[in-house]
Amino acid sequence: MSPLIRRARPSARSLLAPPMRGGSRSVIDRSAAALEPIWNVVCAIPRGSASTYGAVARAAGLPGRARLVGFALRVAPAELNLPWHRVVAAQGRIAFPRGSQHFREQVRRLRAEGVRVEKGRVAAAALELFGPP
DNA sequence: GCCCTGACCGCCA
DNA sequence: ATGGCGGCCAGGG
Repeated sequence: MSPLIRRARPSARSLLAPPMRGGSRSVIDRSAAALEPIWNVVCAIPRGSASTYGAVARAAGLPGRARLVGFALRVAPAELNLPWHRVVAAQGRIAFPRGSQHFREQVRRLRAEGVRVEKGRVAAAALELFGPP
């Protein structure tokens, strides 16, 4: 088991990695190999900037798999304290529905770090794309 | 195994 | 700007 996963709080581990009996394993155990590089890239997005699902996927060595990045963020143990708010959709668009709780929280956090958010988008200048495709 | 649903993306009408 | 579509591919029913 990797350090990242080992750090997860017991409650989260029981949720995502219930005791396996007879072969069935949790999401995390099964796909940690693909998820961890993603989590690491997300951790590397500097404060005051943001990146996109697609760019994170590329930087994690998984080009074309932006959806997997969304999945990785969704199942990430809260204990990892990932800066998930720094990940936005293409063109700097906030991926959550306008007005949703998640949407507001993401905007709040980004602004708290000095990122300008207008009309549900972060300025292109604030995007850290890890090098063009 | 099949089908639907995604914290997605780029292309095209 | 906006909506549809195919491509992507995990989970979950």
